[in-house]
Amino acid sequence: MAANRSKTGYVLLGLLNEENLTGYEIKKIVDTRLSFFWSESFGQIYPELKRLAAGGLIAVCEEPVSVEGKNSKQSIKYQITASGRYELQEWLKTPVEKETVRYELLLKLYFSNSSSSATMLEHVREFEINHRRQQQLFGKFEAQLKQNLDVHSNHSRILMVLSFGQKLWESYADWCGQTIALLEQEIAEQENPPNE
Amino acid sequence: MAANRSKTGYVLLGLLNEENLTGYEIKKIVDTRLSFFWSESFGQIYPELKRLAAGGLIAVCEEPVSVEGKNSKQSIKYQITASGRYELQEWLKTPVEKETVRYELLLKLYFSNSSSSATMLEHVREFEINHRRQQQLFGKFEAQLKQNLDVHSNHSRILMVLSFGQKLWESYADWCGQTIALLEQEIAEQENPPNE
DNA sequence: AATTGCATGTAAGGGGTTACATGATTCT
DNA sequence: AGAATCATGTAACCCCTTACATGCAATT
Repeated sequence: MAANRSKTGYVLLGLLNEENLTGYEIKKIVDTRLSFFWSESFGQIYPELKRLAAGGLIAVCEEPVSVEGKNSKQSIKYQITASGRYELQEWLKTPVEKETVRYELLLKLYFSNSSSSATMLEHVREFEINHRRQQQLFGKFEAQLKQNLDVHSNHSRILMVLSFGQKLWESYADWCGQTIALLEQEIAEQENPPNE
Repeated sequence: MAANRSKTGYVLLGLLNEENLTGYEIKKIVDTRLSFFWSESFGQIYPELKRLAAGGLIAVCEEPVSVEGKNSKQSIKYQITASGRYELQEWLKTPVEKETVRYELLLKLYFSNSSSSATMLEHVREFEINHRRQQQLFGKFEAQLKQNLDVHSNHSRILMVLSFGQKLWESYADWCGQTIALLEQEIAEQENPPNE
């Protein structure tokens, strides 16, 4: 696992460090609470769970799995082991690799010209809608988290991460508003050319 | 190319739409002007150039390549064709796919707890330094661009893209300052526990 | 003459998504 | 009983980076 550059294993360890979970539950958590800065697919999660179990970093929970009357036999809950916790802590110390983001929207904007103002306006509006929706979703989560701060042991860290998202979304909204105005102006001038 | 989901081809078309370039020059441009929102490697650029040429979307420049006395034989300049321009314009119209960003820093923060405040502080500081450097680099580019707005045909669009970067970096700086303060406070309290 | 940088290219291999297959459980 | 959802898993396939190989050009 040390030679591997994939971070999937650490995501699983990180989540299992808080509570015992099945692969399915992990996927759900990633798709909600981590979705704005991370993603994992089933095709990564399930094989990685097996790999971690084979390496002794996690183990299958043998306790009665039928919690709350559902998922009697099929679900496989995993729990983190001592060496798993150790590996996780070691990884936290390693330097963060430079992130490589890719904004297709910016690519299109960069390559476009005044002949496609209307199309770009649509793209930016779509971008604005998507991120506003995401921001509102997390706004609820944040409010809920602030009410019961003792549920998650590391609530202060989660708030830091959420704060990152909020600042990001604010700047998105800011930029969208500004850019939409510019594009609308371009379109207006094209329809009604200023006399020169 | 239509069935392909890679955007490398469009990046090449987009850049060649402004000026004739070699693969090496394309790489340099991506690594500087597009670096904060896109990346491409030689392993993608060169094969894709051949594919585009085979598909008739770009063509090898047959003119005397020896520009400014250097790169006489080896360099292969490409130029975009009419159908290449058409393909590019068609792509600009297609909806932007949802971007998937991955911030390893946030992952580590999310999984950390108060026992690793010092490590996280380091990570955030590193993040701050990297992005401040990038911001300053693009600040120069922006100033330079605003002085001669007629060099690039689509300068207004480039300014929009740069503005996105600036807003992003501002929010990074904002968040870093705030988060560093919180982490320093945590550390101080650990060294000097408040009486309860 | 040798080193450094420019320039093009390829092969290997890992990372990751997508699609599909399968079965259990719950709901209507 | 049938449909929807939960849950696990696999195989194919693409995207992309990395490492290497090669040769030309310019510099010392």
